Amino acid sequence: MKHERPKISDVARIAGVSTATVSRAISRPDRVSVETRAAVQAAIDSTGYRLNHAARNLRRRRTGGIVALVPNLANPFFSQILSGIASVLGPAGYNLLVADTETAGADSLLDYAEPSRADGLIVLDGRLSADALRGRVPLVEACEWVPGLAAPRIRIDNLAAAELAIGHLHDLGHRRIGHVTGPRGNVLTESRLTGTREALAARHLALTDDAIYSGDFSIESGQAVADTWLGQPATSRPTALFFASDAMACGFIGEVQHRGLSVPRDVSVVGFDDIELVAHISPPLTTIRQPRTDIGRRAAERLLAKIVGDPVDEDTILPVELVVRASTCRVGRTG
Amino acid sequence: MKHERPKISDVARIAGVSTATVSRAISRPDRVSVETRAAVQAAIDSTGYRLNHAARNLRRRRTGGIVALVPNLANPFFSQILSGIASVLGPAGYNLLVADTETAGADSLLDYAEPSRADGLIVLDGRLSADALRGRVPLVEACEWVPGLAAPRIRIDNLAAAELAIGHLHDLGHRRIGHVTGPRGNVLTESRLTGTREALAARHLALTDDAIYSGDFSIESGQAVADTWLGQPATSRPTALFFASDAMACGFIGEVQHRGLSVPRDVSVVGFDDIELVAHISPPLTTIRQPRTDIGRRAAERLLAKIVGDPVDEDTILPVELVVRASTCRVGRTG
DNA sequence: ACCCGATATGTAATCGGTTGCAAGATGATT
DNA sequence: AATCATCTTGCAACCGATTACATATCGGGT
Repeated sequence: MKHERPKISDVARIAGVSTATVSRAISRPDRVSVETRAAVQAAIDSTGYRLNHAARNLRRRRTGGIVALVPNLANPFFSQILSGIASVLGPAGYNLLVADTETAGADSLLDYAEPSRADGLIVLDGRLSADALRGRVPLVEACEWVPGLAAPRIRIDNLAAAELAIGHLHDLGHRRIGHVTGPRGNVLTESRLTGTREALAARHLALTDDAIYSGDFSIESGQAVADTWLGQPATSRPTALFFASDAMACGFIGEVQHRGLSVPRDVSVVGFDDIELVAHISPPLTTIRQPRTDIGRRAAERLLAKIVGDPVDEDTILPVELVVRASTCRVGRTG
Repeated sequence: MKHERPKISDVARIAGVSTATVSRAISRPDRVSVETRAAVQAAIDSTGYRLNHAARNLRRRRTGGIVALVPNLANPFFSQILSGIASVLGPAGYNLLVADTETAGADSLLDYAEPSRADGLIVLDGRLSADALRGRVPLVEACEWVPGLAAPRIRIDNLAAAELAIGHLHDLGHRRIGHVTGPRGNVLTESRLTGTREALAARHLALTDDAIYSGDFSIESGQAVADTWLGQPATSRPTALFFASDAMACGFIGEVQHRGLSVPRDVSVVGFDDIELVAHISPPLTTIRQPRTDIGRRAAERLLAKIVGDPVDEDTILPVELVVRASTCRVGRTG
């Protein structure tokens, strides 16, 4: 019993044909007669042949892999996006490679944007450098985007999201409304902040500096915001807060509850993302739902289309939805 | 200006050396004189040369990729494990390929366990078939494991975890203690159930059928368990529940709170995993902490060691920790 | 002056498929 | 019967690196 991996020439010899024919029988069965095809298949079965992808990729000048650049793999927000991506890539015959832009060095990121490593790139991190990405493999951006980089984008309407959130709070009678931002410099942070400001302005309200709390999307930063907010005079601090992420909203709620206040009685809270868990905490969180799986799926589809050269839309804005639960109520309601 | 990708022979020509020397200058600089090295580097810089991984991989008979087989990518539990894996693989020069065993078909899974696709495999799904995996690429199992498959395993002590949880509840005076399981057939489900049973038996308590609730790790299943539990007579149903996942515990808590009961006053709850959010819900969840990032990291390290042929421990059991928060209290305490 | 080991480099085979080109076979058309 | 399109198949070049082996150079030891 031999332990060498059979190669295509072994199959060819046993089937009594040339390697070219075996190759064709495998990748374009229709170009080969039925008898030959059967003979080749029999030879493949009897030898247990499996083709070598490195060899195929070398010759075909492709890799069969798509890289997703994720800002932080540990963040559950991205796992669902990846899930969407994987659900499209797998059936299409592509591998999904994930790289955490946090742990990977800047130069190794460039390595990923290599035609010999990946056939395409899905960028989920807006902090990357446009110059580094330009002119390399086909790429699409999802969720976040890199300013100045011309590439198809799949994203949500962050301005409309802010409008929904602020509109909801305003409808409930809130007039002192604050906003908790993501990390400085993040494109989502900026657009959500701008959206909030505009939505308030449209209602003749201003977003004053002391009603802007800076966070970084993390639970802990939401907790810290609670501290700041609690330190402000109850008569002038916001009666409602719009958070740029659910995680921060959870951290905030947990902390104010811990300090003996109640949500929404003492403060109304609107989150962002609608991650799975927040429908089940108390109070269930009012939030902006993002179609995460769909974002991933579409990004993958767009990229595949681009790779084969199909014309693709440059910018897709997916709709968001306000999910009203119990973390918001009319201002000043007692009980 | 040419748009052809420069290849190693272009670099060689410009540097005035052979391709063999260029190759050496790149992968084993110490085997080449400093002058030559500098000349090659200059040629690389001037041409913008980047090596072709497919070619290298073909020749070296390796792929530079490690596949992680994840039961469900959308589950945030795994994102942190992946993060740990990525943090080791990246610096070691390996790509992380992730495949969702849910979306990928069974045969495409075998494709991943191919030496021409990946140099190694990290199996996070215990439902896979041992036969399919045996005798293929080097692999390690993490979290879950495939019964009958001989491979290094990185896992936690599920029995000890159950002992901790039950011990804690028993110490608080609970005598009617229930267990909420994961999906049938899952190895974690079985070992946590067994651990619970044994821990109770050690305290002269039995785990009766009506105190075993079957879930599937999901939030919704926890919610459904709440329904079942609420339907049982308050005088005989468990006063404390040990859940096989935090997600289920959250679903349960959310639902019983929604129905007007209070945790822990009406029922004490212990979760499993210590996912990030549960420290910030109310009540903060008492749970079993798993070192997720560490599990991922170790699995990756173990695999890399195995690939280079170092001897590796076959089975590593990482310690778990009981994190006591506010979802548990003395039995019968009012207020 | 000669030999030896260490170091540096080149030659050419090799990894394992894919595919352009050409040739042979087959059947239809005129 | 000659012509031509179509279908199958084989030949052999090619994808772009790596590396075993051979060769050349240099300094030192005797």
